[in-house]
Amino acid sequence: MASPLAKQPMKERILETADRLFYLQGIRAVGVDTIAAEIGISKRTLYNHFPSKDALIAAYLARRFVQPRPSDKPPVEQILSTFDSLERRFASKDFRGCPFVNAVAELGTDDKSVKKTAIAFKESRRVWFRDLLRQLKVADPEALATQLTLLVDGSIAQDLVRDDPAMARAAKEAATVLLKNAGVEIGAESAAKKRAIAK
Amino acid sequence: MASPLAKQPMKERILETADRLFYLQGIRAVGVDTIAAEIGISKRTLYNHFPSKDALIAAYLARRFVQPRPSDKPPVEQILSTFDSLERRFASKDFRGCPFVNAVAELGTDDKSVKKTAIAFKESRRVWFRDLLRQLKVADPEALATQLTLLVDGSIAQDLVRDDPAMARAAKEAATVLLKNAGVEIGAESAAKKRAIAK
DNA sequence: CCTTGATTACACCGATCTGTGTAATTAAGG
DNA sequence: CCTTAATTACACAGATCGGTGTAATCAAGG
Repeated sequence: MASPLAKQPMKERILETADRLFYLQGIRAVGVDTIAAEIGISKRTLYNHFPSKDALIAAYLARRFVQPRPSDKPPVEQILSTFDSLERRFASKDFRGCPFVNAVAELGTDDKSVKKTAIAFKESRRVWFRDLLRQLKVADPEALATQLTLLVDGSIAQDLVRDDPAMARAAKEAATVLLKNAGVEIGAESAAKKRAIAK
Repeated sequence: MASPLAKQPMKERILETADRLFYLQGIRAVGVDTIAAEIGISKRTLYNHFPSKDALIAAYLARRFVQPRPSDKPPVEQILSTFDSLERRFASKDFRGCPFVNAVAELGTDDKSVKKTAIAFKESRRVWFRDLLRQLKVADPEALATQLTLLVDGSIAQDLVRDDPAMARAAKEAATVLLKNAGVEIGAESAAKKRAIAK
């Protein structure tokens, strides 16, 4: 299999493989036998590291819960570049929507720990937007942050079914309108690009 | 069970039950035995009406594919009232997101007929917005229609995980900003309400 | 009354699912 | 060399899955 993975501790190897299969094929669609076989280990080893599939699912979602790296770029650029990186991810054939939304859709009413994690993730994204908007001194950062998350999740859902990265650009254009409407100054080009042109 | 259902033809009874269970619990989470048991019929009868579970899934999604009723209300009201009805649906405890998005998330790479249906549904919604926007003579109805679908799907995804009908109101506010930005006249109150106030 | 078609109960198939029990094998460290 | 811990192969349990075969039952219509 993948040789660079062989060196990592077993638990991480299991998590990586579970992540890939769960995300690409769905949680219910992937059995523990499949995961073990994909790594080339025995099912017993997998269960020595995770007491149950539910624990593996929880670890999978916890691993997906990463915070955006702090950036020193201007807040408005950070906000808008969100949609650029979204567009890049949409262009990958391995993009299959938001793992948290998918997990809630799949596991539904059953698992409420999954739902709690999903809620925490969505809220963390909203807060990230809100804090940047506060720096921009907009009138209602809470409301605008929520609206931006709608554009993010909307473009993700639309791309999931349509496989169309242009959904990210559409979201970015809408976000630009919302920001301008809130009094945020936005250059037609990025500040860096403007500087380059000015030369 | 439900007595009013008993009178309907068997095929419709099966479809109704499958719809409810598939939507609320997930397609993979519901077996054909469960559906038959819920109706109180034998599994044989179910398979006399649908050759396979896949056929039942296809019929389930086809049944969910309904067009919005034509309305004589002003286009701008039709567009904005979309978010009001969305908010009403969010308030129901039986709301579990968009069945098409959920189906794609669940069945993923496997079933491409499901994906085709989901794409057709999303596109029909976008076209519905676009045609109304054309009547409003906005500059770029295609782009704005796409942006409105992002707000719709974004609020649906957010409500799915957060159970917060306010997501629909946030989407409506964002939609209002986008419409105004496109030069559409929007009263603070609806036309009907304004008339009532004018009295 | 008799025929016809739908529905029933029920057993069964092979596959797959999560999870366990067990004894042998392997590799590392003192 | 010996101990210890991890991993292995493998069988198996009990449940559930989608789907089928069959013969009996039931209701409606001619």
